[in-house]
Amino acid sequence: MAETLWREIETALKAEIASGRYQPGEKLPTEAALARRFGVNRHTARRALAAMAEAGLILTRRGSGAFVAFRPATYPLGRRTRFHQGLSEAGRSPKKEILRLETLPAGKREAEALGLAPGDLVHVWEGVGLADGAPLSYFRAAFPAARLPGLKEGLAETRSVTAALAREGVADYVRVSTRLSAERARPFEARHLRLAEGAPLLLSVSVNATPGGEPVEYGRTWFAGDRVVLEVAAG
Amino acid sequence: MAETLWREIETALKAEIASGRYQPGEKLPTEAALARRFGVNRHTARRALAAMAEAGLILTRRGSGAFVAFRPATYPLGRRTRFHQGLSEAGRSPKKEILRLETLPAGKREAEALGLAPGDLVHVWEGVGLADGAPLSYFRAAFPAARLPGLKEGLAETRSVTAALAREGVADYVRVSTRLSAERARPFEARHLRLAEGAPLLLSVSVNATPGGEPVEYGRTWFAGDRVVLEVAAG
DNA sequence: GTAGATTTGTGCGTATGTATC
DNA sequence: AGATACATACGCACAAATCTA
Repeated sequence: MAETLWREIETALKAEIASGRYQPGEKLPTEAALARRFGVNRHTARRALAAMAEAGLILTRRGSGAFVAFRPATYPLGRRTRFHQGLSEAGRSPKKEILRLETLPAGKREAEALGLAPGDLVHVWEGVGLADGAPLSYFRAAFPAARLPGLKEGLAETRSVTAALAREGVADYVRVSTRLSAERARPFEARHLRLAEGAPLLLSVSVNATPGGEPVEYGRTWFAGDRVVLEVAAG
Repeated sequence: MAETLWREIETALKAEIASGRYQPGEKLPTEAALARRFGVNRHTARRALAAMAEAGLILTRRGSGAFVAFRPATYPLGRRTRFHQGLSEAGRSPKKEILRLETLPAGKREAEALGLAPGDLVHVWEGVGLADGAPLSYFRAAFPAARLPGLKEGLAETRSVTAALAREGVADYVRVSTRLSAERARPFEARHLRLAEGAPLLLSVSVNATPGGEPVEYGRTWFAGDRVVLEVAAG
């Protein structure tokens, strides 16, 4: 045989997932069952599952099983993109799940990006962006608290950066800079994005400012690389 | 024990790499030697190496050994960015290694992006972008051959898209669209980028056109996620 | 250039730990 | 509490790629 055993098993299982034999979220057979079915040692079946987990196709939970992961989406990125807006236009139904919302002293990078002194307060907002029930992104945003005293309450009520900023008198804002790189999912992100550890993430670090140039948000977003495509607008 | 054996070994080796005990490009001890040193089975040492390889910290070559990987760089991305230009400004010394340069019928996506009919000819240019000796990107670009008959020779001589297009009468061009996502390195890319299979890549798919809107290049570039940060220009 | 030694990759078998059901 | 299922770890054997004398 040209291929190794575990790769053959991986190929077979991938094909079955692609064919719909196993649906997203569905549990795969146990390692023991797969080993019996393919006539191999359990370790060999495990090797195939490990590769699929590493590729983000499935995720495994100790004591529970291996489950088929979710599917991709696209998401435009430009100077004036908004998360909700972009996904709505792509025909998805976006939601935000808020994990944290509180006022804290700014971190070093946050202070620098927002033009604050060390120790100045920022509103920190963390959460998960979802579409059609599947998590697409994990975000952490910081807003200068002194300039935007009521923003925390606005975010809690509206769950929208645009709406909350409007209440604070910031009628418009634009992306000043965006830096992109690829990272592997750490346990924390993997859990919230329902991905396997090590899955490829697209990290976006951006600064939003008023048209006058006053920074109002420093945000980092980790997108599930398999589920999202960012599009840089033409201009 | 709080941690697993293989994680302890991984932590120890990472610390030694971080401390400079092992330099980038340097070979680590053999699996057998590591197993002896840490008093574990070879498989356990292998598990630690596999995790580090998966994280892109080292890369392994069968029959040869495990080698410490290279480190990051930054690279700006905008409407008018050029690869060479961006890296020069970042204080790096960029180079291109050309792997392929020939004229072929356009692929489906290439034809669509360039506004060609199926079967029309394109110049295909593939290669690796390097800085300071470390590979940063693998690229494949397609140019419409009918519109740019002498481009292939221009690319071979100048090794520069901008210069070769200028010879063909295209004095200026801009990025029309850029789509970004994160992928895992396949064996092919891993080899050319000197990364491990599965390492996170930043995939950029872009179309360049003349100011008049005539598409002149359809390019895909896979950046080593650990070595490159793309920056989306403010305007 | 080649034969042999070295080194990583694959596979099986067994045992035990740990989280989940 | 017991059964189930994934995770870790050891040991042995051989294959495949590489390096070296």
